[in-house]
Formats: sequence, structure tokens, C-alpha cells
Amino acid sequence: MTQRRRQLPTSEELRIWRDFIETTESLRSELAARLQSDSSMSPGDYAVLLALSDADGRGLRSSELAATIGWERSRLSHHLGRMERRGLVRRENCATDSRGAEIVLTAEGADAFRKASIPHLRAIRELFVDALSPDQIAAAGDLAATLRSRLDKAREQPRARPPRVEVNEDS
Amino acid sequence: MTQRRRQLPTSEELRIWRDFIETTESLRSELAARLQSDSSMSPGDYAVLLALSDADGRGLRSSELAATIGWERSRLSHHLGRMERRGLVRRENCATDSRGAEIVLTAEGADAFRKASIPHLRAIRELFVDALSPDQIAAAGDLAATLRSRLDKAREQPRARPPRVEVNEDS
DNA sequence: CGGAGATGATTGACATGTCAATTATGTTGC
DNA sequence: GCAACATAATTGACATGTCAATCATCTCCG
Repeated sequence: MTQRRRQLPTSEELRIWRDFIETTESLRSELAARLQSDSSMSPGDYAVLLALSDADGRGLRSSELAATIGWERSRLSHHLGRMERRGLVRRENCATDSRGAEIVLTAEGADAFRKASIPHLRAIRELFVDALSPDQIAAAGDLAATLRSRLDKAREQPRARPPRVEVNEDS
Repeated sequence: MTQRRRQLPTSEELRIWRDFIETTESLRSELAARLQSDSSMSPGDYAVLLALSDADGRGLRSSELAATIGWERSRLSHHLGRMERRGLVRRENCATDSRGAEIVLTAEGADAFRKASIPHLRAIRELFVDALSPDQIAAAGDLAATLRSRLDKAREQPRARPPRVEVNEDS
């Protein structure tokens, strides 16, 4: 009988997958908890403040900012609303396109980022850099690149038929 | 002058860190989107259904379930509320401890899990297992184990002084 | 027994994320 | 000019996550 190519992971592969994805999730959540308790900000806040700090003075259009940190615009919009309420950023009207918004760091936002940055980088060092050997760091970079390239490929070629899960309005 | 041990990542280490964490995040979110579009469920739903399916018939105490999938109980409680509304699980009173809840799979929940499982495993194969060489898979397992062990160590020894970020009620 | 504290689970308040719809303004071609 | 379409950004509705507080029951020990 014709043997189809195996389509499902072996149990060993699955075990590694679960370890991998759960561990990276724990890592993220530990970093987030530390950022919150050390600096009263979320990883999202940090990402926004970092991008704006790098833009140095000039501020960024909302879409540029979204592209820089890889967020959907609606997510960014909601997040900026919260950050603005806390006084970390300001939205100004864009001179060259009146639809646009120019996002700028407030003095308070710049200060909060400066204070958050060192402890955050130290935590990354403790939980990632120092935990791994140089070879392991290299392996992490290699994995990231490989997985990223597969993800990009998968997104270029959207998958065929969304296997129909029957919404069944009443049929 | 005394030279302290370097405490911050180098820029190369930081680049790898960002690639790594952003890629794992993309991977998670792509899997979540596929699970949603293929099977109308979230990764959380899947985790709960998987644990209950493995428990096979008997159902699980809410805390056992929480421990199995590594969630806080409050998170699980909220999630079970949503799943119960959708008819995927049922909460029954526990015979031996009237404080407790016994979580059981409904027929609908078991069915939904069966239908979701194959496409989900296929996606894991496509985006993770097939993307990587055997060596890379092994490296992923190794990384996960190493990082996990560091995380566990860090949580055993809670960090000293939460570096005080001045809440300043009015002082 | 019976009350103090531990344990199981839920709840409420709120931050964060996604999706689809909306608003406002720009751009293009007739 | 202006209708049709594209683009920038926001909004609303709702799912998900965290934290602290609460409620009910159990356990233990005087």
C-alpha cells in the first residue's frame, strides 16, 4: 500500500517543541514581570519608548513606529492611548499629512526609558546571555534565522482552503 | 581602577536576543492564528482540551488542571468560564471536597479537540519540525533545557531589593 | 467542639491583543 | 472639479491575562 510522507511530529519532536515554546514563554513572562516590578512598565511600553529614543528627538509617524516594532496599527493606537494617559508620549498633528500623527517622547517618557533600560538589559543578560554558552548563543541565533525564514515563506504563500469548521448558522 | 564584571549584553548578543524572542513570538502568533482559523479555538482552549483528553473520562480538579498546563488558577477560572459558555467543558461539584470543582470534557469539547488536533500538529510540523535540521531540533531541546534551568534557579532565589521606582503618592 | 489559619476556587478591576468598522484626508484620472 | 479609490489612524467590541480581594470549606489543635 502507498505510504504517505509522515505529516505529524513524532512524540520526541513534540516533546522538544513543547519544551521550547513553553520555555520561551516563561522567559518572556519573567522578563515582563521584572520590567513591571523594577520600572512599572510593560514590554510594550519598553518597545515603544526604545523605538522613540532611537528616533532621537524627531518623533515618528504612527505607522513608522508600528513598522519599527512590528505591531498592527490598531494595537499601537490603543497602546499609545494608554501611554499618553500616563504622560509617556504625546501625539502631535503631522505637518505634511493632516491624516497622520507624529508620536513624540515626553521628558517623562525619556526619563522612564533611561531608568528602565539598565535593569532590563541586566535581566536579559542574567536569564539569556549568561545562561548560555557561546555555542548556545550562536545556536539560538541560527534557530531564530531559520525559523524566521520559514515563517516568512509561509506567510508569502497563504495556505489553501481554511479546512472549513462549519459555522452552521442553522443548516 | 577596579573593573567590574561586564553586566550588559554586547550589541551582538542583544541582536541575537531580539531575533530569538521576536521569532518565537511570531511563531506562537502564527500557530494561534491558524488554530483560530482552522478550528475556531485559541491556544488556551487547546491546552485545556488536551489536558482533559489525556485525563481521559475522569475529569480533573481545577487545580490539577492548572498545574498540568502551568497556569495560575485565576487565569484558568476565567478561561473555563468562557469555555463553559461555549459548551466545551462542564464544571461539576467535587464529591470528596465541596470547595472543589471537577472539570469534565463535554462531548462537544472532545469532538472539537479531535478535529483541531491534526491540523494543529501539522502546523507544528510545518513551522518547526520540518523547518529545522535534526541537529537544530536537538539544539532547540538543549536551549530549552538550559534556559528552563536558569529560570527555575532565578525563581528559587527571588531577587533582592525591587530597585524602587518611586510611586510618590505625594511626598 | 470550635476558632485560627490553610486551601480551592471565583470574582472584579483593569491592562493588553485582535478583528472589523469607521473617520478623515490624500491621490488619481476623467 | 470631483467621484472613486487608497491610505492614516482611531474606535468599539470582545478575548485574553494579571493581580489582589473574596468566599466557602477544610484541617488542625487547644
